[in-house]
Amino acid sequence: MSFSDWDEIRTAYQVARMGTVSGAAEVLGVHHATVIRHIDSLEARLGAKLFQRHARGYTPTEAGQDLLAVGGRADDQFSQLASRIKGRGNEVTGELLITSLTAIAPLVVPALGEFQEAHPDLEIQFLTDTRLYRLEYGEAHVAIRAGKPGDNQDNIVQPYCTLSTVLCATRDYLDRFGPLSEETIGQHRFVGTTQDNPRAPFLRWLVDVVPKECIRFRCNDIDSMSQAVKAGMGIGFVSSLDLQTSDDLVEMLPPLEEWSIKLWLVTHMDLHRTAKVQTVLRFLKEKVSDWPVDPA
Amino acid sequence: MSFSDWDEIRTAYQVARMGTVSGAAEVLGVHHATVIRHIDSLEARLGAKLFQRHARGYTPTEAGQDLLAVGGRADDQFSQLASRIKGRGNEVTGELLITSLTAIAPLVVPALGEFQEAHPDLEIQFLTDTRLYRLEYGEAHVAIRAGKPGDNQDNIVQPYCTLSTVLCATRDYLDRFGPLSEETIGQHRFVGTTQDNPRAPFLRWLVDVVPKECIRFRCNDIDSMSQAVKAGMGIGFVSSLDLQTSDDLVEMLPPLEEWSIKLWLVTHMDLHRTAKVQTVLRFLKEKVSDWPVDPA
DNA sequence: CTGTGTCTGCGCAATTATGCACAATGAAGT
DNA sequence: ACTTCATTGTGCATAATTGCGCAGACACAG
Repeated sequence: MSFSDWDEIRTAYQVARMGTVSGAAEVLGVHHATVIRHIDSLEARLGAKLFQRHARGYTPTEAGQDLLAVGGRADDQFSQLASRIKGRGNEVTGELLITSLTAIAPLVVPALGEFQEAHPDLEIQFLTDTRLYRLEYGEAHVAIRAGKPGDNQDNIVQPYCTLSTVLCATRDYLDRFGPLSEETIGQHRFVGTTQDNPRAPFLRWLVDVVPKECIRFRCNDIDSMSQAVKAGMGIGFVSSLDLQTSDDLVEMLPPLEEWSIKLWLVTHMDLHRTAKVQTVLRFLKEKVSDWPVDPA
Repeated sequence: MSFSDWDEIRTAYQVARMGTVSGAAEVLGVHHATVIRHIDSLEARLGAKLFQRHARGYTPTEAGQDLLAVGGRADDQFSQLASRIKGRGNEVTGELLITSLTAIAPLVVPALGEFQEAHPDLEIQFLTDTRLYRLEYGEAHVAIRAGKPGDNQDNIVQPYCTLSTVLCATRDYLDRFGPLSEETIGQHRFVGTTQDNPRAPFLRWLVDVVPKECIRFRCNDIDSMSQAVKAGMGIGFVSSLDLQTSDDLVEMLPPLEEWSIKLWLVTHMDLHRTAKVQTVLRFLKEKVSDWPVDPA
């Protein structure tokens, strides 16, 4: 079906171009005996003579001239391909797929807008979803993840920042149910998670400290929890960002150290070294200082 | 400048196409370890990752997808090239360069016309010239040559036919000078060659038998000799074909065996095996029976 | 005609690439 | 949770490719 030895075609192409075996050998950087063997092998497989041999060199036959044309096109294509790829390795172009928690999306998106300004050739796709985009399948190039990273050896993980969560409720809720304390905890209603064994520390606190019957609304993702709290459905954890942007929320308890969420920058091993990924990583790390979060 | 390892591009192309190293290895007919090494080598040279590795296979990056496209085009081109060349080896197409003595050109040309009818895809160039077209440079594919072939190892020589030459003059000359005999030879005028040591037997006969002073007109090629004889300038050798087509010529002596010229079909070693050359050789040999010449 | 340089062609030795076996990893099905 | 399957990745022996040196042939210059 398809042709087997592309190197032999390349050799034959150079012979057709140079007109001599020795000249082709010099260009190819191999011994002239190698060139002769390639030609012989190629002609044997094609069942036709590509060159007429004489003491002054190799003269292409019709087939050889045909190969000269085809080989020339391929040579150009490959050279341009190599240039593109090599260039692309050191440039910040093409597409960049980045995914993050929805919690810090309001911070990340404007930052990426600024990054896009600095690199106009970049097509940025920002992906926020409950499901995990898999770096190893190329679904994302850079991911901002929470909690302890998976033990996937292919992913390179570095600490990014710490996002503190606070236990809040609406002012309206506070007016109706009063302040929260160890004694009054049984009279309050909470927004929790459907997970029995959550891995996030603040969710574990909910399970461990708050009586089950007090958790009146459960949802499966943190985003919905935040919205539930804002809707006045009870006391729950929202990120410190939500607290700062919403005038309606009040803290119900002083924040605990353990409630904070460590965020990590995760990249696939294969792409981590590229200039594109390195550039956006550096940019994101610089941006942290402008954000209302604690650096890692 | 140009890219070095086309085989590695081919390997990478198949990996990008198949999605897995194992699949590509099967298609390529090599071990999967070889494929991995090719990819590693190629990526190292390009300085960029072509694939993201994971347990389910190799996913092409942007560079990999670029290579997939370029490799696909090259694969098509090479396949088509191989088909063309393989086909051309078994078909009678393209161009055919054939050269012969001018002496038998009147016989060869109509035959080639017939051959052209049988193979419309063939572009035939018929070359007659005093100078020797060199087969080894591709200046001709088939040559009809006279006399003993050169000791060139690259040329394949086979006997073709025997062209007899006759010693003739015009009727007008015969009327003026009378018949030719051993006694009257001194009173005749001959058309000879400028060469002191000709290799053709009949020219040697001229040198050996005819007195120098009787050779009144000399020219350097046989064609001119024939025309000189036809012009009535003297007695000279013309081919039997000339005698048969010209009513004005008469034989001056019964033909000698040694005057006949052996003709040879000469082809270059590299092209001799091809269907095109074989076909035209077979055709030319068949045509001999229709010609007023003696078979070899 | 003889010398000189260049190119092809071939045998042998060294280097390189390849194939094989096995381990490791991850994903999907039971 | 465990098994099973397919895939990637690596050390080692083998095979294939390559490089080297020299011989032969041809063209060109003097």
